[in-house]
Amino acid sequence: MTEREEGTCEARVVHGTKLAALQPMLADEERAHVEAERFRALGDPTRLRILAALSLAELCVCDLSGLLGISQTATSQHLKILRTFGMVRYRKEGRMAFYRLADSSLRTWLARLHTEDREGGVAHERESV
Amino acid sequence: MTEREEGTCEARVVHGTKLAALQPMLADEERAHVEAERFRALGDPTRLRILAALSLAELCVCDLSGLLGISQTATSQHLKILRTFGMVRYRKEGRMAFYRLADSSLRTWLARLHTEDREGGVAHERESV
DNA sequence: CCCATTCATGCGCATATACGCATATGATGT
DNA sequence: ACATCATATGCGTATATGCGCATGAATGGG
Repeated sequence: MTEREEGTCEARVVHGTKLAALQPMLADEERAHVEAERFRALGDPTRLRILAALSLAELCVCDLSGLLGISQTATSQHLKILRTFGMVRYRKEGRMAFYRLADSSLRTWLARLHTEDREGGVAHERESV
Repeated sequence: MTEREEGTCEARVVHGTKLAALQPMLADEERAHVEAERFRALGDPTRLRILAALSLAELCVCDLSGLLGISQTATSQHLKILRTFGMVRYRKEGRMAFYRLADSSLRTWLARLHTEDREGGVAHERESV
């Protein structure tokens, strides 16, 4: 929101033309917002563990709760968030709700996360000036 | 943390054996925590836009600030977070700091994000029971 | 040396998030 | 109908996060 201050840094001129062709996410704040929300949905250890569990089997809330050692309330609330972003689906059977990953692409993607083990992924190296 | 309540839901028995072979992230809370932190780093629209800009060119803080219309302070703080998770690197030239994406895998991965346009990604379908 | 420029950082505040408690909803059994 | 179980949700609170303000640190020009 802040207006560009009147500094003299003109480095941008170097890449002026390139920057003229801005990518969608750079120009479209709304797009960036939506995208960021989805990363945020994955930005919680408990939710990642829920997804990890669901990548193995379809499970009811009660199972997830017991498996991960978190309260039913917390489990339910996390599942709501994962539902909101279309990451899980569920099926009601009697009074139970069986959750599963929403689609196979999410499943394989999570599988990579599991086995990747800190190498060859999407940005692992630590700072190095 | 909450102890498993003494309900009677025994659905877990169904998948008992499968669940015995838990994936790392499910069992290893620490691992899940680390992984979640990195998603969180991407879970902010401004940081995504910074990465989008850096996927086009190496830029100094001043440029980023002006380009995205955010304060120098905010820019610097976001860059610190991205540095912490090894997503960007920088090079000092005089009083300026030129930032770039840390590695090519992050770059191509971001490129996919840009063009994917809500289809074929990692979990797009909205809730459907 | 003095001062402007560029970037980084400590602090404070407004807002967001995670989770527990209590409770609502809906299904199942007696 | 009533009690019980599985799940969902409103609310309060502790903590985390984003960002502005003020300032520090480093560089370079006069």
